[in-house]
Amino acid sequence: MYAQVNAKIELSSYLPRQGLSHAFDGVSAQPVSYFPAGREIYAQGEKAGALYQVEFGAVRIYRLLADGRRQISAFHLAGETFGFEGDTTHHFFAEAINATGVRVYRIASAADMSRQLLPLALKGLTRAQEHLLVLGRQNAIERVAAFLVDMVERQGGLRQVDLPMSRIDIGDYLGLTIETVSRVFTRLKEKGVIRLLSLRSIEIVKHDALRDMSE
Amino acid sequence: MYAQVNAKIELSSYLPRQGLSHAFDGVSAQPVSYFPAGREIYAQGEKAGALYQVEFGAVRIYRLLADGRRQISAFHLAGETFGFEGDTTHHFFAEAINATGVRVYRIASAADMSRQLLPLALKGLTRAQEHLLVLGRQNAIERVAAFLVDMVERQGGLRQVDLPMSRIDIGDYLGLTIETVSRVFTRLKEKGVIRLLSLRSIEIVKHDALRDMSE
DNA sequence: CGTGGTGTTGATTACTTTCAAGATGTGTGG
DNA sequence: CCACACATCTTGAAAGTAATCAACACCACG
Repeated sequence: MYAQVNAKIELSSYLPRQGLSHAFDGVSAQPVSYFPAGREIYAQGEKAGALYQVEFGAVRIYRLLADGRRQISAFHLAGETFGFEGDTTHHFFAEAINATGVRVYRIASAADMSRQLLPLALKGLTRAQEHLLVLGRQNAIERVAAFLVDMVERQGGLRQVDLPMSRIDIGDYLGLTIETVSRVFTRLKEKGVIRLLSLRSIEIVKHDALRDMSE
Repeated sequence: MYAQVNAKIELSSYLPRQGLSHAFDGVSAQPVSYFPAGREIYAQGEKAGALYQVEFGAVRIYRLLADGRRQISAFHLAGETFGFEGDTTHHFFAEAINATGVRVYRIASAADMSRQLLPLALKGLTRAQEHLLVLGRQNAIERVAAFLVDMVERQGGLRQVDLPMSRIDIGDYLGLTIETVSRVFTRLKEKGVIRLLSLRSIEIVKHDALRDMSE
């Protein structure tokens, strides 16, 4: 019930980038599953065999090291599809960041749907490899700038960007600590590049400056 | 001519992991193309439309930042296939590291070959995402250890590992400077974990210790 | 109106980079 | 076959960036 209410709020703020109910050939659309904030969608080692399309909310995909260090490899917002990493078993964890609705498409075999999966896999591959450049060769400011630019683009290029995730999530995505993320936000604020409307809502004041910093 | 001679040396030391001349359905096998050390195979922005299978030698896949910083996203050794990143145009550069032979498979459209491309794309995706964890959350020793463990596995788990690439390449792959890479090698040597038979040839003395360090 | 979770800021520490010099190796030409 | 030369690699010292440790502020929720 609580999730439902929250869901509506999210829905209005995260505009889908693709048609939300785009069906896949040979698979009947499933009803939307709801996940409250923090709920696991699938775990590393679990059997794979479904595609997940975010209806509203946001999802994080991550891996853990033995000592608990976490690397978030991707965020998925409304309209985006995930779950096809790995062959038969999942190599990553997927968790709802906020109250999230996910449409699940059970698929018989990946091979049968390869035509539809390939573009998704290639897109994911390109994204991952671009992120490698960020983690391998960019400093803290550049990483945060790249992250914000990406979020802006995925939300339609609006002046205002909503961050569905916490600073910890951002840090674990960018390979930084939350303190460093926080300090960079402060620096960008002081430079007049961004304004914090609230903790999770940012106004991009100087879009070009941000773009320049991100490379 | 010189390339040919060098090629033989490479061929004997880098055992292929898959059948080398594995053909793809619907594409006739092309003759092997030779690339001398440092030669570009394709460039960012170029039209894509071929698969490349390494016959011997080694290839680096990388991106550049405007100021010249380079991130190598992958190395490809004998037997491995690359070139399917990106949709219609390449998003990365591919270069021969040493004298390298590559079998080129021209493909009509990615969609037609999706059944064969999907496993490759998924494998690449998984690798890239695992590498994200290394770059985002591991320190210099852990990165080098992870790199060595990976190289050992890809060369069949032998005690002796050949590194076809320079320290600069390793640094640009691990997001480190060549000095740091060199220092870590020295530390591993002092700890008795590895021995340097030559600059590009390493003996793994304590395989377990290396594995432990890599996570 | 507390209370726990998040986020910010400051001081210090640790790690990696940068700058610099020297060593080692490889290839070339004598 | 040896010697020179250029590239690659190693090592050292200093500087810089981000992490860690710690305290406090701010929200959101009960």
